[in-house]
Amino acid sequence: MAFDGIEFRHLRALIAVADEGSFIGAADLLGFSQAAISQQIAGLERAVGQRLFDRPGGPRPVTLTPAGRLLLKHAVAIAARLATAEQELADLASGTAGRLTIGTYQSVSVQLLPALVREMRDVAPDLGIHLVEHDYNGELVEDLLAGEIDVAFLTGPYEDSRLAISELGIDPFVVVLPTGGRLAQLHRGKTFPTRGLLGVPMVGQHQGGDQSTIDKALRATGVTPNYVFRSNDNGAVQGMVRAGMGPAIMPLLAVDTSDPGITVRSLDPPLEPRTILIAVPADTTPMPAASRFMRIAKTECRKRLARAAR
Amino acid sequence: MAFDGIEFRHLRALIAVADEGSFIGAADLLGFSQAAISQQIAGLERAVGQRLFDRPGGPRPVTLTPAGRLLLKHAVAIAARLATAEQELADLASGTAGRLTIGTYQSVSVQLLPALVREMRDVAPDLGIHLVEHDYNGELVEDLLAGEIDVAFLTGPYEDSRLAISELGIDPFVVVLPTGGRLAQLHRGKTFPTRGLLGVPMVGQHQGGDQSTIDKALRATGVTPNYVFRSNDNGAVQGMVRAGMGPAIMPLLAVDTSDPGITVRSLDPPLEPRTILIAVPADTTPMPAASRFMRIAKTECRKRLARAAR
DNA sequence: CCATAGCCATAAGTATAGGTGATCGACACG
DNA sequence: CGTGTCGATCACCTATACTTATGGCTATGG
Repeated sequence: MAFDGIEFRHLRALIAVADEGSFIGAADLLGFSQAAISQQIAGLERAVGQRLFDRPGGPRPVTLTPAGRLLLKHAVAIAARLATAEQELADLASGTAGRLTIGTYQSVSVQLLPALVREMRDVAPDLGIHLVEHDYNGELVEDLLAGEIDVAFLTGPYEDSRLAISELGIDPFVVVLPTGGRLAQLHRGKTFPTRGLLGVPMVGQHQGGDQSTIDKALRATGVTPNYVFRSNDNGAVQGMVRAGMGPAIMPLLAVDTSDPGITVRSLDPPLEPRTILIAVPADTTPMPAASRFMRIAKTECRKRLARAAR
Repeated sequence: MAFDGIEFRHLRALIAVADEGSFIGAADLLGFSQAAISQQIAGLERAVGQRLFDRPGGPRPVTLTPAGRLLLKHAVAIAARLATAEQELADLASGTAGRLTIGTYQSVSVQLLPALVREMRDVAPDLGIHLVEHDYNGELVEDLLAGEIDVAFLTGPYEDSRLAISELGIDPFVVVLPTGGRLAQLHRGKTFPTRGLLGVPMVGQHQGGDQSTIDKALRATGVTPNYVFRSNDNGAVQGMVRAGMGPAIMPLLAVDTSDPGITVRSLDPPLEPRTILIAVPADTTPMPAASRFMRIAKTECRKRLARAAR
């Protein structure tokens, strides 16, 4: 159909003429000469196959024909749609609106993420932030590649060529002791000898994920861990430590350090630490909001994780 | 904003590339060269200020960025809107869809209009036809100029430079007698002597409009009418005639000639007849459906009203 | 009733935008 | 490590859309 020849310019002219009631008015509204408007409307009428305006001649205003009214309705709707598209694109570009979905895992969720989300909210109040929590990297990566989440935290070391990964910092494993307990008395220094856990009944998580890493590292130093209580809930683990069930090895970020009932010590020799990674899909432009969030995470973690790693 | 530079061409390219997954595919889908598509997308990206596609390079398909997805949604909505506009305009042009509002008055509504509407429905099944009935020309004209009705029947003679008026035919005044009554016996010819009504108790409408025309015409022939019953409802008037209350002068079109209880006679000398007019606003392009209806009315009335006027 | 002013259509000329074709560079694949 | 495919870019050219100038039409004022 001849509708292919229609461009926005024509609809803008239609709207302007309808508003102004004259070609001349529309012309200097749009910054064109009168002839240009005349030609645009003529072209539009040719494309549509019917007259859109009645031109009474003389000083009387031009008026819409029924066809003109019909097309005008659609034209303003289209213009409005374009305007909202413009608005939404601006929001998207600034990362201040829309919806950002962040993939996390437990230890990040507890300590680090709240601060980051808060900071993000300050910068982008109208942005809807959604969280998806998984226990394993694999699930997070899967969702990331499927586009269900826009940016995700991962535990390192981790490599995947399909992702653009940044390291935020390291999250050392520490030993968590009941404050004033026997072990805490025994080793009063800043660090705790890893071999001091030998034969000690401990609290830990269920097998898999972090726990496997921890156990392997312990065994490498000659300690075969002996768990008397297991839970995948960090709060529960920490509660058990506080209650005197035994010490626990935890990633520092997972520890609620404000709890006076527990004491945190670095390990000596240290266990090979986990790193905190943040990732977006490679090969696809990330959402601006995601990029922005990554920037915030990096700067913030330079402060927080450096302290933690010391 | 740079959004002013956006034209449909760009959105069409966006949609085509998104569909095809490649610039080349989009190019020969739209009948352009690859370079053209590349430039159109580049222009669009410049206008919105962000990348819309990720180009992985090599044989891998290009994919939308978040911004691209966002804009694409709007683009397809806009394209759809334009398509429905095209459809609706075609319907409007053929006069086969949309809404046509016809202004009428009683006598036209009774006999003539049903046939015309029926014929119109046959030609344009999807057209919504609405009727507005008024007693006086003035009200019809007012609505017509206000755009509340698209086409109207009027009673002539009538002149108004703001309207485009066509004469459909004449609607002679006839006398309606009870079948087998005294007057019907007395004057058995095809015609009825107007002066035969002298002193006879008659049935009529309330004062105003047609009735005034009738009375004036009667007095011009020396008859001063004497009404014993008045109603503005044609059926009621006809019922009274049938019941023997007396004869009535009615426009032929208002008479239900299928009623065996009444007999219709021409008058001699005839009263100056009413003409049936049909009108649309002048100086504004009428709805195609209205024009079409006018055509139908004219051809149909050449048959029907000719017979009536004989 | 004629002159005038305002408005749109049209024609001719010009400039710019947009399209083509060729070439280059990047990336995946065998 | 070549080879093929795809997008970007460049130079050139055509087509298109804008401008200026003019003419015709309609209502209006003297």
